Amino acid sequence: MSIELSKAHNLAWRRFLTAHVMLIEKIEADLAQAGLPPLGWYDVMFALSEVSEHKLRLHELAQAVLITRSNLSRLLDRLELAGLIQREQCPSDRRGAFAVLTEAGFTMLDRMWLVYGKGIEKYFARHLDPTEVQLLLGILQKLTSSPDC
Amino acid sequence: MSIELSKAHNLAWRRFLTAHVMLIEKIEADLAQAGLPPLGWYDVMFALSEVSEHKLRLHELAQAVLITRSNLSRLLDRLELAGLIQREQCPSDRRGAFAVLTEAGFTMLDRMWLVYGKGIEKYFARHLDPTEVQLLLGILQKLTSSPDC
DNA sequence: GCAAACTAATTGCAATTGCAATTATCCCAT
DNA sequence: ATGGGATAATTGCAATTGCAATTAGTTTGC
Repeated sequence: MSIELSKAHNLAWRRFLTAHVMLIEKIEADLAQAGLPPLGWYDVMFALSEVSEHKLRLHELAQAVLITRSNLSRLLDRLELAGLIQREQCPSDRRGAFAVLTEAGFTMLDRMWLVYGKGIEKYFARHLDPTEVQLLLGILQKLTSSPDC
Repeated sequence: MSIELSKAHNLAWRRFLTAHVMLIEKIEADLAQAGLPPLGWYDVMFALSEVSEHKLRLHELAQAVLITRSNLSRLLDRLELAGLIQREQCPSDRRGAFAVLTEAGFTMLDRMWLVYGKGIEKYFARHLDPTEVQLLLGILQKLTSSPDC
């Protein structure tokens, strides 16, 4: 019994990985196809768009989008070069900086969402009925909030 | 109603991405901690271990592990350098090559599984009861097998 | 039998990532 | 007030990825 259970768990894990690469691949392809930036850019801009003032300290932003500080540093370089965010020096801590979403950033976020949202719908949401979503939400919640070992 | 549903779907998508980075990060950390190679190596060796003769044409292998041919080419370079696989020329098609898992490859696969399997258990399996796994399996099956649009 | 189109794998090169310093500033205990 | 240890962000550099071009060999149609 527990052996069979274990097999099901392993299969689920395998499919989880497979689903991830397949879905990401398709969505990235749609974005590239539309001449839009990759998902990483969306995540940063989205995180900023959600908070008041549309600005975040870099270390908070790094936590929010789950990338390392050094990678965020350079990702922001690219976004800034593209005019989508701006760095702003922090008044209370001279080491610190904010990333601020610009007007152009908002516009890009909207343009990307047109494609991204459609992708989520096509490749993901469409296949899940309400019961399934609720259960999935619960499962993923548990997985992401466990203190682990 | 359909608006609320959509919110749940979007949240589920977001959590799906979050869960993926968090779990992968932890498992990779465990492997690195144990002085073992990254997950990508495991995937290749595992795919080979599953088939008869433990060999696969490179394009089949690329499909199995869902990476591009060029990236597989170089991933195999590293594995071959480490003695974990060997390239073998295909008799029936002189362009083609097989990747073959070596003895050392099998050993490494086992060593990695000790850590990897434990990670799957700790970070994933442990949190899912039998009902949840079954439902998750079904969901992921649908997501990965849809012909899409 | 042979040119055109196709497929297998690799390579070149630029972009991105990962990890270990580095730099600048802040906080705290003495 | 001040020196030691933390924290914020960036930088350097090597490893990995992504994409386009290349090389080599195979198949198809005429």
